[in-house]
Amino acid sequence: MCILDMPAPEAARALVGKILVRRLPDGRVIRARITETEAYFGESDTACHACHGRTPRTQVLYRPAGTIYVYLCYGIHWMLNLVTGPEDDPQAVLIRGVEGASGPGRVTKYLSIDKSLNDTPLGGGLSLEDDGRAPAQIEASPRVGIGYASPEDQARLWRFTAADGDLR
DNA sequence: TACTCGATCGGA
DNA sequence: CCGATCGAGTAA
Repeated sequence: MCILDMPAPEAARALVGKILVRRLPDGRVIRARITETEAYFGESDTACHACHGRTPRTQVLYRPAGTIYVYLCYGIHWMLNLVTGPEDDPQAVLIRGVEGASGPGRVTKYLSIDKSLNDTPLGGGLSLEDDGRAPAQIEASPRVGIGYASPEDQARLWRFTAADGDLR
């Protein structure tokens, strides 16, 4: 799981092109290549949920790399994140898109992910796979939907995007 | 206990 | 452009 041992911005870039493997309780398996991610980088990042420290909700972010963080947004959409970096250092990568589903809310709908995976480790119902292929081009841009963050944090290029099927 | 707002999406 | 929909966080 060394890919998640990196600082979130590096892990977010490295995760684009990797494959999420979802194993449903009924035995079905869904595979989806990641096309878009965002990094949330510790308590000093005013866009990160952990910017106000440990709370019952954010404690998951303080767990070891490879822990799954799922939360409900706008009362409707589940957001899937993978915790990165050292334990007790709250960093995570938001999965914003996979091939076949563009947008964080659509990703979790596509993969049947809800809060039941929150605070569990990768390797069970959800795991990562690397088939050795990588996107030919990855674009970095500002993160979306974080108008509450400081101007400096809003400007960071911590969103990483690849086009569907752009592989070498 | 009241109130506010959100790492979004789909429809008007 | 607006409404959906609900839990975390904050204030009281």
